[in-house]
Amino acid sequence: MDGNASGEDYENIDWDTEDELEIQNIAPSSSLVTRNAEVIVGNGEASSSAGPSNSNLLQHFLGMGFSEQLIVKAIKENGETNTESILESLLTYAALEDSPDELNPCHLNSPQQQQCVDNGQLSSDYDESFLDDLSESDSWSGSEVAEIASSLPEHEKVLLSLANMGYTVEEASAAVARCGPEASIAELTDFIGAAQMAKTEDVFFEEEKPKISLANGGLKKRKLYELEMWKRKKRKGMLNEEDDVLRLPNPMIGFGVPTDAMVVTHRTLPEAAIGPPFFYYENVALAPKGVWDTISRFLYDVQPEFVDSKYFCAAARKRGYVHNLPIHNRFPLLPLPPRTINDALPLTKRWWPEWDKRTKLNCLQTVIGSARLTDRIRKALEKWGDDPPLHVQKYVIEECRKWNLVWVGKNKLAPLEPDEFEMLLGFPRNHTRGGGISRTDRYKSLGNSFQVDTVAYHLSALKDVFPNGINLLSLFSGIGGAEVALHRLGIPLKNVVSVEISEANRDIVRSWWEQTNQKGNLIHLADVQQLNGDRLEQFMGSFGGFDLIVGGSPCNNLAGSNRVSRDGLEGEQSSLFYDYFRILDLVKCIMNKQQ
DNA sequence: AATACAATGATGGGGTTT
DNA sequence: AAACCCCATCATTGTATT
Repeated sequence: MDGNASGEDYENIDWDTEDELEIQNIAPSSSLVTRNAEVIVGNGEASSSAGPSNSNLLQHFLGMGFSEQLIVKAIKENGETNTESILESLLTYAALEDSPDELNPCHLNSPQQQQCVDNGQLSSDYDESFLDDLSESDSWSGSEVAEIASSLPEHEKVLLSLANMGYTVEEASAAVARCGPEASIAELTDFIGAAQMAKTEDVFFEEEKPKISLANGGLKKRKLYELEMWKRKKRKGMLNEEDDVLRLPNPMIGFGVPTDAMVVTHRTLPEAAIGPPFFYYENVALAPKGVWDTISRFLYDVQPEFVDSKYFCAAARKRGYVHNLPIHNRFPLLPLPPRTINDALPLTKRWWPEWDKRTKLNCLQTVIGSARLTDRIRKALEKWGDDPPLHVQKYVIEECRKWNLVWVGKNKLAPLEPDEFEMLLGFPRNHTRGGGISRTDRYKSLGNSFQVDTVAYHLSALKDVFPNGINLLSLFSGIGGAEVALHRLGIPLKNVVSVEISEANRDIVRSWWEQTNQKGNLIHLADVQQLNGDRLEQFMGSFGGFDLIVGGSPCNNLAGSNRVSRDGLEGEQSSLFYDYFRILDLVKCIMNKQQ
């Protein structure tokens, strides 16, 4: 396995854990069904013969825009009592069965944007809020939520509830205005549903606003998030120990890493997930609870592959990858990059004190440690000789880990340089240098990027499949981690449609494209939200479909370092995930049609 | 020299898992 | 309890433009 001599690499590896089983061959999307297996059997008969006794329930889901047929099916499967499971099933049906040919290029987290063949409407991920709303007002009387909710005026509570169900504040406000302030949630959703079905939104709502913009409501996002947290807790308590939430594997090696025997060589993908096209989605592994469940549910119930790039290079990078790629015949890029700090940054060895036991760097982020910090540390160390006392050592090590500092002189620590970022992440030297990009922007772009060796290892399975090269749709391309990975794998890039909002990043990729003498075509677009079915069909018509769709959507609102707006998947930037899904689903449909 | 804007520097918490 | 984290904001400094 690990050919490297330094034994410290194994420190965190728990070889005989059983966790690794969790991410693998578990039958996909079984949780919804198996969890309520007994309910299905028990209630199925009664429901099918007599229909739902609770017509209120039916009405309610109708009001949300789901078709009667689907609702009955969902109630059959889940029983009448478990409204949450019903909604979950409805969402799943909608996500899997919709023909989204004519989905608008806007966010799917708002039911307004859903156009389904059967009039079904997707709601957002906020299934738990629905339960609260059905069980009416006393759900607000919990002592915990009281502090949060009590600070809100009554009408804002209602707006918040609706927002949590995926409606925009505009929709919610319009509904309240029409139905009156005393209207129940059910009435309001009925109104909105009717408005949507009539497709006369514009009469009621000025213009489609894809995001749940709480600015208008005067609510702080912070409160929304706290409320979410509380509800999740509450749900856990109510349904006692739901263990269908994804858990992170340990060790985080996915289906295997080059230095390790492949733990799994085969998996069964859900039917709906199978290509063409192949797809590859990436985001941070340590997202708020429930985020990966949602991502997985949207991406055809494919279980994420969680991998830490510390098994590929000298820096940690814990990421989840949802993809439908083959997982046999993987191979790494050569030469294998250095996998310890020592090997990656040999000049630091001379100054590395024996009491700093680190062999791997932590995750390379978008910002670096300050000069003042390293100055403080130097002064603290200079007071002592070669052997500082334990409490000083502890302080220094703590700051080193927090800021990824390395030793560059006696008592002298420093953050990594941008070119060291490039090297550790597997990019060619000076990939992000020059051409008008600032130093801080380099850090930002690199910190947001793929680790090339890791991604290349996963994509390597495609080399045999596409010996003549591929057509690539690259969303949220950034500095082109996927493109670089494919190029280094020797997979020719025929046509690349690359969507990236940052001009600086587009410049970097274009410059790389020219410097590496690419033979194919590079088409750059700026905004995923502008990429609609017409554009896609145009591209796909000209070169015959995409072979691979890669993308890592923004993690701003998921990342742990964000202390201000860690709002989850519905956050301002991170909700662009739904555009990844939208575009992927569009491409799938178009390709099916063309066959 | 005054101004506008871009780049940099410093600071600050908490959710989650082990 | 400890460790970790593709960060946002604002004050300050640097640079270009008038």
